[in-house]
Amino acid sequence: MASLPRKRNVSGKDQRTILHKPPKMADIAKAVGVSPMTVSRAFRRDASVGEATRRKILQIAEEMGYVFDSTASNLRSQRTGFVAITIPSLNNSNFADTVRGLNEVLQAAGLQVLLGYTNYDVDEEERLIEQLLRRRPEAIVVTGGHHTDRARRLLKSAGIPVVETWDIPKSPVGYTVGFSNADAMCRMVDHLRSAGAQRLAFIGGDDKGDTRGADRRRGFVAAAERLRLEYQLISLGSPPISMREGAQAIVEVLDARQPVDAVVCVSDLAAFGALTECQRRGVSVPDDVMIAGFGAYDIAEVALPGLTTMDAHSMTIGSRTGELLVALLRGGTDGAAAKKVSHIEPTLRISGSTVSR
Amino acid sequence: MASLPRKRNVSGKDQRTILHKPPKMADIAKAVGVSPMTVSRAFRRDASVGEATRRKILQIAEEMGYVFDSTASNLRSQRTGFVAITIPSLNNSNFADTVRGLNEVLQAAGLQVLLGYTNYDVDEEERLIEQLLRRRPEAIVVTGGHHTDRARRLLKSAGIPVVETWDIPKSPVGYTVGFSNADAMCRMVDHLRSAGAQRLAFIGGDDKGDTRGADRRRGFVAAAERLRLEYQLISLGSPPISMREGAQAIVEVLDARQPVDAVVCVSDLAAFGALTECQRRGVSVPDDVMIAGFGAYDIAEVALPGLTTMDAHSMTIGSRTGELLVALLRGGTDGAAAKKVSHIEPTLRISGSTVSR
DNA sequence: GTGAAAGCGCTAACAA
DNA sequence: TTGTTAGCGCTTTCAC
Repeated sequence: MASLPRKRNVSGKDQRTILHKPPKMADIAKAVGVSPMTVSRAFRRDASVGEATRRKILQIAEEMGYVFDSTASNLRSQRTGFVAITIPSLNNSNFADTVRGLNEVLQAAGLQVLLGYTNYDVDEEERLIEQLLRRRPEAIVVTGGHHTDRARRLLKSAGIPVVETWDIPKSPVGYTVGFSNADAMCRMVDHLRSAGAQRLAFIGGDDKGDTRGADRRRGFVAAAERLRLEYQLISLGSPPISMREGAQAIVEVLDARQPVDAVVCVSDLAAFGALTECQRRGVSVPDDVMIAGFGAYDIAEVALPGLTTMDAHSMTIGSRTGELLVALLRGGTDGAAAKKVSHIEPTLRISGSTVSR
Repeated sequence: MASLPRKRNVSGKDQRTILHKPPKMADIAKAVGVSPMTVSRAFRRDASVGEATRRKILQIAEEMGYVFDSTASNLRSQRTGFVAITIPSLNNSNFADTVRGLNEVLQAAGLQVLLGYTNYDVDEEERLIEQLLRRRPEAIVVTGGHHTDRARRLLKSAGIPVVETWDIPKSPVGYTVGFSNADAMCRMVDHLRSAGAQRLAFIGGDDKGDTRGADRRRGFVAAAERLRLEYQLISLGSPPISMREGAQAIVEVLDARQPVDAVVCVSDLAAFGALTECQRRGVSVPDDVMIAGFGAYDIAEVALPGLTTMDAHSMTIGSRTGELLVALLRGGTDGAAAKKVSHIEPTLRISGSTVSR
């Protein structure tokens, strides 16, 4: 933990005011004329406290400016109400959507999300996981299935539910909510093939650490080879790859000797950058070159032409994870019945960037 | 707090394993042969512990799978290392950038961000603030300067630094890091005027709760009247207004009887939607109509033509807030010297959507 | 429906 | 450099 001793804030007007320490349950109890235990029960709606007593307690507490102290509650009850989640980056609306979906469900159940960013780095993830576990979350959600050995050990021995998302790892630590990025990319290549593409290119980031990006590339290569299509791979920039980088990358493709019929991008952002670059150069999409993205970002729908993309249902991944955790942490029987692997099948969304109207 | 008692995870293989309770400091102390106090000091790098002792302690702790328990530390030391922040929505890369900037600085200082979403609703904000204060954060950051009376009371009496961001409230609760949305919009209108626009339209969301949106509209109206320009106001959808809604909104403008020279949007997302809609209809931007956005989203730079926008320096707002808080919570002298109001002047970025090349 | 006693796992304060 | 004692503010447990 960090930082200086707190200073109580003293407003200019009443500097002579005695600085009361903030009231605690015992103070409320004294004021109301009950025991601290009764105050405690009144604050947890469940307990058996007389309706009149409860109302009086809550009212006096409000008047005295009492704010319940969870740090004490957390320690004594060995329950924090925290759910930790690590994501590669907030700067990516897919992950932000997952957090949104998760938060919506958990907040409704009275749980607080503890967020950490790994910046696509497994060592950073390890540090973060340890940091977060010190807060004694009741469950932990991580993105992807690739971790350091120590991180796996930490997760396994934490004694709390662990959920890996956005991937289906070969040997999961605990629960899984996700899909196969490689398979999804295969389906995308199949679509391009049936739209008439013979020569493909894949645009992605430098994907050490970005296992989802790497999996998509693997799926692309596998499908291209299965269908005996020509292909090339372009890597540019560190993830999350930006619109600008997508634009730069397609320049390489367009300037190359061998022509290309279709470009698959690791995300819609890169795809949109590629699309606008084509428009700048007077290259027609999809007639001269098709462009496909990944992630069903808003831009895919609004761009002109619309971008063909793979909707990974980012928000659903989050809300499904949330429901799983609520069942595990709250549910009695349904908790035990929870499936270990929850598969969220991505949806291919075909649009004007790969099919001319 | 919520949920069921924890179950230790029992792997299928060794169900007969005795379920040890996780080790605590006292256990490590016993194993090493020192007092718990020495273990405690070893874990906080500062304290004066013999180098050899410290190493031995940390090594044995690691072997025993010990994970430091901050819940106990938090209670005893009355220090949590939390900084709470409420933002209207994660689904908005401007606020996400602010959180990113804040988190970067705070994480480096060993502080953990506690995030909450108000969904552009002051009552939700009040609930959230109370919820967050129960966690005993060492500081709290809120977006905007508009709060319920009770929320203001809660913030003021929390006894911790309060920072309002993304706005310069008339009567701030504590510190402020932001800018005037109205003034920024005035500057935008000045630009459009000097680019030759006479008849303007403003596209925004239904801004109950979105005070920044409302301030931008106010600034727009004030400037238009000052310059004696014709104008109309279009409201559509709830914030954050989407690309699609921007597209719908401009349809109203284009179909209206009175022609319009320039459209100002409350955000770049709406502006981009408007831009693509114009392109769909063969309306030339900027020759037939100029379009301006707000927020300097990536899309403003990559769109074709580029979008003229106002860069509010979202990430800087976050990092500046972080630096302020680190100074207040950690710094001795520099903490006291902190300015109450930190003004971050937005930058106008002129591009092809308002000026033809 | 309410209360008394004990203690969660650390660390402040003081002592050696 | 290390140890001892007490207690942070709640809630568990048991008693009535």
